[in-house]
Order: sequence, then structure tokens, then C-alpha cells
Amino acid sequence: MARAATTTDAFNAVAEPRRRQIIDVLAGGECPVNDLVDALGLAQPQVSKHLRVLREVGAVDVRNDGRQRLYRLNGHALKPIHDWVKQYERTWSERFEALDDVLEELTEEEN
Amino acid sequence: MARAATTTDAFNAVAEPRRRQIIDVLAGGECPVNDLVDALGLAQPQVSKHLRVLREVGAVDVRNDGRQRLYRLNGHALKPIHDWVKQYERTWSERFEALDDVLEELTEEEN
DNA sequence: TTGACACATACCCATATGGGAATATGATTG
DNA sequence: CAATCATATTCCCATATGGGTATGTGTCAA
Repeated sequence: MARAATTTDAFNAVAEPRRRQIIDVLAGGECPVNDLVDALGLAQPQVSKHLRVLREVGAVDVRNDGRQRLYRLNGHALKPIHDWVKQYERTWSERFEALDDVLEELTEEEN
Repeated sequence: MARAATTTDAFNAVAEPRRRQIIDVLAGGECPVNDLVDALGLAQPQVSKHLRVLREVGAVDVRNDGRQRLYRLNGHALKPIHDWVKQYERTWSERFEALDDVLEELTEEEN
């Protein structure tokens, strides 16, 4: 089997830096393809193809406006990523480490 | 250009579900390869290859123990993913939506 | 030393990728 | 209708993938 398709899920779609860039730009609000082309400094077909991937995983929505197509972020598609990675926040977060210390102290006091 | 290597960064490494599974298992504590083989129901060479990818992006550490190699999670490598995706939490979180409402009300009161 | 065990690496292969370039589609304007 | 603008799709290609299978490497036991 080959690598999973980029359109398989948000994890795969977002592994590509250009697509994260697109999402970052769209975070600033709805915007047409050409604005993204300018923002990314990438050729238009490439941008359209990345947008297609993002659409297929539900990370963006489109709407027609004259000859333009306005893309909008749908961050909800990113929730599974957040949910998964959040479990590991304690691994690096000082806040969580501090919490762990406190809990350990409490446990020791009990004994 | 082809797709970025899985070893490019944590985003790419973690796009593969098996590798997320491995991380999930290792969250329970240090463990030898064979335990992962059993847990994933995957052939041993495949597991070793996935572990190599995780090692190259720094998501796991290894340590020799007799004829075994004990792998341990290094969640710090996942921080960039968390940092990036966290920005979009407001998109789906009701808590953030409520906060947005409050901020909007305050702005209106000022005017 | 010879097995046996735990693990890593090498090789084969079908497959999808992302960029480049050309072209198609669809809406607007003249 | 023709020309133009905004975007999508198609084709080409080098490349790395992930699983399967076979084999290499290092450690321990008899």
C-alpha cells in the first residue's frame, strides 16, 4: 500500500505546509483564490489543487461571487487534530509539570 | 516535487494513523518493539520502520536493554502541531464562541 | 559454538504526490 | 458574439511511501 491520500483526513491534508499557509491566510477572513495566489507566491493551479484537498476534508467552504470563488475557513475540521494532540500537552507544558509536582507531593503526604 | 518526506516534521510523521497509534501506546509508558507489534497487530518490520520515522522527527527516544530496545514517547515533538492547531480552537469551541459574544457586547456598549 | 530471540535493514512494487505547463470552464464586459 | 478575467482540470514526471518478504545484526542461553 502507498501513503494514505492527502484527502483521507485533516491530518494528511494539513501535513503539507502550503495548505497550512492557506488556512492561516483564510483565518483572516473569506478570500478569493487570487489573493491566496499572491499571499503564497505560488502558481494559481497549485493553489486551486491545494484548495481542492482542503475542501475534500472539509477544512474550507466555497461560495460563488461573480467570477470569483470565495473560500472560507471551516476550522471545525481541525478539531480531531487538536483533540488528539491535546492529550500530549502535559509532556511539554510547564503548567502541567507543575501540576504533576503538586499531585506527587499530595500523594507523598498521604503516605 | 513529490510529497514531503514523512520524516520532514511531526506533521508529516503523525499523518500516518499507525504512527499515532504507536504514540498512543507509548503514552502508557516505555515499551519494547514486540509489545507494539502485538498492540498494533502489524508485522514487526513495519513497526520498526514506523519507529524509525518517529525517531527521526524526535517523537520517540530509544534505549537498549539487553536484546530489547525500549522506546519512550517524547511528546515535546508534538508541540508545533499543538501550537498551530490551537489557534483555531475558537472556531469550534463553544467557550470561545461565548467569549466572542461577550467581547462583541462590550464593543457595542462602548459605542 | 550453536540456537533462539529481538530488532533493524534491504529489496520489490503499486500508488499518490506536488509542481510545471497547457488547456478547459464559467462569468463578465464590450 | 468575442475577448477577458478568475478559477478548475488535465497531463507529465521524479519521488517517497507503506506493506510484504527476506535477510542482517546483536544479545542471551545452553
